[in-house]
Amino acid sequence: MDFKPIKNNKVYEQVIEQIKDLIYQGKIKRGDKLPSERTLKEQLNVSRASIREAFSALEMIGLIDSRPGEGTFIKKHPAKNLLEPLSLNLLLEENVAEELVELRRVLEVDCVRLAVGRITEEELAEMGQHIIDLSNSSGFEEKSIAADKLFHYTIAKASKNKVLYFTMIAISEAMDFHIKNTRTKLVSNKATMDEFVRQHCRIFNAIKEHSVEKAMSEMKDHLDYVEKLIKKESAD
Amino acid sequence: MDFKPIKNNKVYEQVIEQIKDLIYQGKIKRGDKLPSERTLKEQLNVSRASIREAFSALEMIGLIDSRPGEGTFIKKHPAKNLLEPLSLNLLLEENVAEELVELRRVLEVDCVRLAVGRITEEELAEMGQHIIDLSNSSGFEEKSIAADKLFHYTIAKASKNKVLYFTMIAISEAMDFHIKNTRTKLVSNKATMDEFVRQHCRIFNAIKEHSVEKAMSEMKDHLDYVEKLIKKESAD
DNA sequence: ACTATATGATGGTCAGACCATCAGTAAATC
DNA sequence: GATTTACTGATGGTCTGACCATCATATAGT
Repeated sequence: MDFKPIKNNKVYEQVIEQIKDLIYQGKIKRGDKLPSERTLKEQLNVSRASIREAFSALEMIGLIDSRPGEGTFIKKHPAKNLLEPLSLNLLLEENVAEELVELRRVLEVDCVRLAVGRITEEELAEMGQHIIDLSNSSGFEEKSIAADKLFHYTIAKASKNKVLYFTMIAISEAMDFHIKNTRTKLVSNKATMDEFVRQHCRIFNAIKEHSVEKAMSEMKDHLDYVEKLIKKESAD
Repeated sequence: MDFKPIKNNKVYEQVIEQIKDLIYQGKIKRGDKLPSERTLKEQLNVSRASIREAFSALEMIGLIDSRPGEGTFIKKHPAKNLLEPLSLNLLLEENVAEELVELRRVLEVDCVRLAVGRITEEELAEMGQHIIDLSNSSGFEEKSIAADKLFHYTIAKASKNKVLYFTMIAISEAMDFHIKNTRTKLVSNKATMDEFVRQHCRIFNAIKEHSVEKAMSEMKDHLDYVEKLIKKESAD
């Protein structure tokens, strides 16, 4: 007794399906303009409300972008919203902080492994600047956190693997949210910050020397250090 | 001159913001029922259409679930939709197949690393069953693919890291889509399938013996083998 | 040739209507 | 009294038609 799949009930889901199909078939590319809501409403023989429900869903996941007076377009550059579903769903889970730390470690170590052989001079210079920014940021917690993040994101970018890069950002941001208070405490400690700078320098140098093993081990040490601090702070 | 961020224009986005905030504050848990659309419309002083646009977006990312006659609920179990934004956005990117393979390798190797020390007897039995299913599936491509996937997913589950598990599934599914044709070709080759079964057995035994190094290396060998086949097939 | 204005198309929002589905209750039946 | 049936109300799903703000373009005025 083989049953057939039940048709998707909701109209707006069917609208999304049709748009997805067009993407699958390669008939829609980045930057393309979609038909206006009123045109689509006619072509699909549905109400404009259903079209709009579909569009708002697609906008949520960062696929399209609607601008009044202009129209609706496929986003030119993939958005950060890639992480929205994940991070929102993670908020509802318990005890994910440790899991996020664990996963971030996995991703970052491999980011650096790949980055060593693929990083460009520009990206190396970027990394150097982020280290300088970090060392000049004492007293300004937000700046410290930003510089720290950018240092790590640059490495991820240098891996030349966009999927890895996006995933790493998603996980990092989610982790940041879950340990927000702890993190702020960490960067407000001068001694800790100095140690961060030293560790970043060591990672930077290892990458510059194109030494995969050393870079990975320096990154591991750094993350171990961070993890230890997090656990210590969280325990208070 | 510090400027303040501009308020989010769209009403439905503000509705989403309010719901997100409630989640942040822990006032909404899994399984909870949200107020009815008509109630929310009154409380937020907006139209029902805006509420529905917000809901359809939240439903798209797998956060909520609306059922006619009953109401709208926070999804009890996080949905697979976690991958929707990622996979849809990846469809618009070029040459992501290789990146996905690269990332999957990273994730799987660490899944197995963690799984060795955390897997339960039940999960080991599950893995065994999936190997049996795989060896009995010759001629039924869909069954082969399913058994193969489940084998790997069980390992990811055994890592006891939900975030890693979800991420690994997301990446795997996205990769599957991008190399769909290639994959179907692979599993229709009897000799290849037999080799798959043997490799799965070796991974299974290494995990059973709680040998981290061996399990990781067997998994690496397996993925190397798969990757080589994919490249060979894709080249045709 | 340039500027200012008017027009039309577009997305954003709203109000109100009708339907299908489901849960809980009241009525009918045994 | 217990069980079944029918009804009612609440809910999500869909549609229509209206009005507004914004933007690109064409038009008119200088």
